[in-house]
Amino acid sequence: MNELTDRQNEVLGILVGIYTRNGKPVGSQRIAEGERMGLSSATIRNVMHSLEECGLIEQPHLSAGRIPTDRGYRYYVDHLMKETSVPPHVASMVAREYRSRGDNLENLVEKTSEILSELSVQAGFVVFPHFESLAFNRIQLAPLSSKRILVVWIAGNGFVENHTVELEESMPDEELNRISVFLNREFQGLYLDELKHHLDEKVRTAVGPSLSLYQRALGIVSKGFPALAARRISIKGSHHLLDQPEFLDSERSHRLFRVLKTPDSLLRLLGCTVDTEGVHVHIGVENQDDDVCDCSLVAASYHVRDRYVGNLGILGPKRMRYDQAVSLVDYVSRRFGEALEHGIE
Amino acid sequence: MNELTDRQNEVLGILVGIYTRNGKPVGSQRIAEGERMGLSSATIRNVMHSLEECGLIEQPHLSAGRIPTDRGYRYYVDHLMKETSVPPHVASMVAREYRSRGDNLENLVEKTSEILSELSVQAGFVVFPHFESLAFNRIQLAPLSSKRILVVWIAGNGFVENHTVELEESMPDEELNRISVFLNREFQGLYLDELKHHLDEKVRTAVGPSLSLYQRALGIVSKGFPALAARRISIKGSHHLLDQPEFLDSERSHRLFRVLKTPDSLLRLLGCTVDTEGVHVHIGVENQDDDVCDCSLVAASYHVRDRYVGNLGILGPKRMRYDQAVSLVDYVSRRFGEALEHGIE
DNA sequence: CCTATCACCCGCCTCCTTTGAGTGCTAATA
DNA sequence: TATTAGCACTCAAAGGAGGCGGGTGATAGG
Repeated sequence: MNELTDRQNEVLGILVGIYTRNGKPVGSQRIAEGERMGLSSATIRNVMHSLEECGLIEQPHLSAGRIPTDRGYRYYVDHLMKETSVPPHVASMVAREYRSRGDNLENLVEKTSEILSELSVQAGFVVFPHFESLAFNRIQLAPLSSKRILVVWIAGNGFVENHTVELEESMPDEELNRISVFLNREFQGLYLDELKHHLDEKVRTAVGPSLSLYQRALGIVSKGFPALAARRISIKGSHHLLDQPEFLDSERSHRLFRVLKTPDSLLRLLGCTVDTEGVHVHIGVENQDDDVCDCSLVAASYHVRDRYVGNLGILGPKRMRYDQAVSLVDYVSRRFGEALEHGIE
Repeated sequence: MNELTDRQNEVLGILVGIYTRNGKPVGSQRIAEGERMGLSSATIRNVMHSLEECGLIEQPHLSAGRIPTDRGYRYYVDHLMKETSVPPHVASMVAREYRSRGDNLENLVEKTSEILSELSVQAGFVVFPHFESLAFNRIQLAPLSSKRILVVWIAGNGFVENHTVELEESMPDEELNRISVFLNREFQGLYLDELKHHLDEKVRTAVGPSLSLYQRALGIVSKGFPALAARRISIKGSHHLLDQPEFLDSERSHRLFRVLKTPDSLLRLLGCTVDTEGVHVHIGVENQDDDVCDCSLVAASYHVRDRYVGNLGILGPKRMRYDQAVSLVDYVSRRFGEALEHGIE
């Protein structure tokens, strides 16, 4: 089925183009008149008929124009779409936003999902960085009460996270101090998962008095960091989806909204894009979730020093400008990775 | 105009009651039949006529039933509404949520606005606590780089906040240490604004070598804390507003959504409720903003040890169950204040 | 002062018609 | 043989017409 004639390709491309712009089923006349393809509407009709037999376009009802099917969009994205680079105003906006980004990770992530949303005029999302994949710079431990301590973790790029840890038994201040000195001396520059790995190793092989130190350190690290691993997600502009005429139906839009409001289902949605290079497009039913079968997901993973750290992208109606969306997501994922890597100078 | 007869009061009360329940204009028949007021519809019509002349009710169009005007709701809230206490299931849900609240302020606030939203089935919001009004327990300073330090501030109730501060000139570690020891020794238990005040005082009156210490401490405090003063707001469940039949019109609902998405305009909306005791109800045009003139705001401030710390409440259509809303907001504001006060045990 | 009755009003629902965009098919044409 | 022009047909959407129903005001009588 991927052996379409040039003419079929051309018609499909034009049809997708027109339809994504104005959202109404496209008839043979519009295609014939519109662009400079010197063919009559009757001929176009024949071509459209063949495209329909291939399952690439369909009629919402008899005697209406054609719209692309999910497979049609897929074919368009895979074969017909031209790679574009982001327009200058997008690049400059991104640069401007990142220049004044403030000092914390939270803001950077929120700002990025906002950028994605505003520039695509759709829902934009960013999965918070996988902290295990960020470099460890320093840890700071402070007692809050006899059995609670504050763990402040400073990443290599200058971002800071803190958590409180509940201890089984109280720990004297000097012990706490010893642990933090140990961690800071031993593990600076490592990634968090490497750190845990090394620490495990030490506990297993250690003998004598240092074993207890290692064990306590491991206790704090594994209690103080798991919260970091719980994936959070920032999503902005989900109301843009409601603007789309295809979501006028309030029943549908409510179910969609419910999905967008529950981070878990969003993360599930993103499951497949994890860790693979490049921009991924999931069209309609290609998404696992029935409630988003009218939507397309354009997502990419972002990296810091070539390590996978998280995902970001946009979610919009199937009828979207895929070329623009892909280039936007690609661009932002790179810039965001860089911003994370450089951190705070 | 606040001298209505008993009968007028009764009719208005019943009318508001019926209308808030089913949203359709209420005719004289329904009132006459509905409750056990032994009067004919014709008599009710006369009463309604007088109420209309008072500007308390109106007809959406000729030959339709009556609906309350903004002033009608206002009169209802001020004079007719019976104080109710929250139903047991609400109290138990709030208690349950607060029992497992985790360890940080962020979660507590988010959870609270969620509670407000879910129990009212409307938009719920919580303005983050005014940190100046929370007690200072301890500060921790850590160098990030030569000119950047991390300020971790621990409140009396166990909540933790951190910020980075950019310094004009580099500061040696021991100096940093001296400052934190000084702050912790001198100011424990004070509110942040008192702390600033005292420190100002010290700088003004100090002489000799300690002046420089005070000045540096003040520099850090005033740079490390202003970010705390920037009011943030958590709003949940704004989609409930869209469910209301009165917001089917997509133009209106979009403008409303825009307001809800911009924290600044929300804060402006809340401007008037700041710092005053009890639950405040703003009905329709009583809100400053034109885009929310179809909505009512039910808000209260919350307190910690009798100090004003912030606001919370719900935003819904004018047609809402004011009695339930008021009791809910009242109840949650108290419980939330308590939760803040007790903090983490 | 209250009530029964009556004429009247008007939004909404339903049904019907018209309109227009679009199709498939077929015969004519290059 | 591929393309085009023409034609009959289909269906959604838009536009009325008409009836229903819930509502009102006014007036006269208890």
